Amino acid sequence: MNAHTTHHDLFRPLSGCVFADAGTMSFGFFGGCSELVGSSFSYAADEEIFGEDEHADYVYRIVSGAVRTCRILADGRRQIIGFHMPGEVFGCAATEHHRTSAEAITDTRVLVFERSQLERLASHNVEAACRLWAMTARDLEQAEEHVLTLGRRSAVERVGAFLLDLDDRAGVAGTIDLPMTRRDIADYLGLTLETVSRSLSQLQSDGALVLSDARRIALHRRVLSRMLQT
Amino acid sequence: MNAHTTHHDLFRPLSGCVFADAGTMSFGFFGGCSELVGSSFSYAADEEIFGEDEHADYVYRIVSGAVRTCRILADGRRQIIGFHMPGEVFGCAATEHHRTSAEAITDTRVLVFERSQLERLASHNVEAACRLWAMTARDLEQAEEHVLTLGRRSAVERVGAFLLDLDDRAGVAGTIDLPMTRRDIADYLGLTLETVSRSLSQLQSDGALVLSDARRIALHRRVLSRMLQT
DNA sequence: CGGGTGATTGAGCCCGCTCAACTCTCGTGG
DNA sequence: CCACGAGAGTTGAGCGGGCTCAATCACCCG
Repeated sequence: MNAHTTHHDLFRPLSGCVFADAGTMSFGFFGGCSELVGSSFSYAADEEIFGEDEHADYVYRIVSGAVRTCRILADGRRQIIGFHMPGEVFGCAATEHHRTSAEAITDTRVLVFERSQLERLASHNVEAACRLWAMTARDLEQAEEHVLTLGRRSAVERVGAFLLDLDDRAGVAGTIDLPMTRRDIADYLGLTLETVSRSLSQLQSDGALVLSDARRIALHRRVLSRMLQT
Repeated sequence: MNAHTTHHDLFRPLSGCVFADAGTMSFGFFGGCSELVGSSFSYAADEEIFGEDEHADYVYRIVSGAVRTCRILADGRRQIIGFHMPGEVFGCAATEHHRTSAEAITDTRVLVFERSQLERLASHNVEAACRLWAMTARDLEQAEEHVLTLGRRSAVERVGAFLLDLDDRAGVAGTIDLPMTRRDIADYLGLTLETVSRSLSQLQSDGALVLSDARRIALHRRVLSRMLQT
């Protein structure tokens, strides 16, 4: 099923102001409450949110869950471009069409905003335009860090840097609940799932972390930072 | 010598409107003539334009030559984040400080704009703000393509994709004059200079290009595109 | 001429990939 | 209740693409 074509059908009953159970998350696009208001929407684990080359009509802000954006080569090789966590925005390209696909990693709830409305807001409101720019610039910063990691770091260093980044972005510092599989991590870091698994074991035996469960990691940030000589 | 500190000294005699010999290049920041006007400035080959973590006071547009932006790890490993060709803008981070250094590859002439002026312009002029956003978005697009290349392509594919990209961006289609060394290309593609050299030889024997000189390449775009199954 | 830098090519090695075996968990159904 | 299968993860053994080290060549500038 194509998530794009269903938007038009499924949006109607949800459109307008949504004031129900979003927990501590605010509804506005930029995190405040006074500007654009989005429609709540849910995706099951592994469901496609939008596809590569699809027309970019909507922009998304994650309420709960996690999302991956991917590019696929003709022969099936997959590169995950980014992971997106609660509070973060994705799908905000400046181009007419998306250059990645996006899929929910776990069951995920998002706020959906119409791109046209966002553009209208930006063309009136200078502050909104600047915040849009800042968001894209932040994505660029992350992409450049990603390039450094893929170009010049070893497998263990990649996994370590990935965990530090994830820890910076979510929940309690030092405790990570991975929403994604080893294969997802591998496709993000340009490795195989076996190498990711071996690197995690290596980091554990080096005392940089403890794997209580396969998806639950206690990070020793000091040790890890020193290992990466960041 | 630190290029940053010399700006303040060397800028004075060049400040104000510059109407001399810029060839076909216009002076305005965005390519038009009616907005911001920059100061012309030159750098010798391998001269640093700005350093990592330096305060981002200026934004640059290349008139002639070529520029690389780099990140260096503590142990000396270098990753080139991007190459910039005539007409392109670099140094336009949204952060207070640069996250890369920038160096002239060959003798390079640039137009220098004050960031503060650019920001002032963007805060008045919605179109300028949008074009700034579009520029950053374009950089992001390139960075994400770079991530795909580094994460999931083989050595020969990386070199091929690099050449196609370079050919798209400069001069006569199908003819490339490389301004950078094999080592620069290697540090951009996450390879070694030997592997870049071997990949070029391989591509030549596969009929995807002809190396008339080490720095001069005749591309057979059809053959190359098909090889990369883009 | 010699010295230096950039590029090419060869030989051997190693990190990460491939293939495979095994474990563990979880959900389903007899 | 256990049996079974599917998916996720770990670990081992061997292979190979790209790295390392080294030799050689071309070219430029003194």
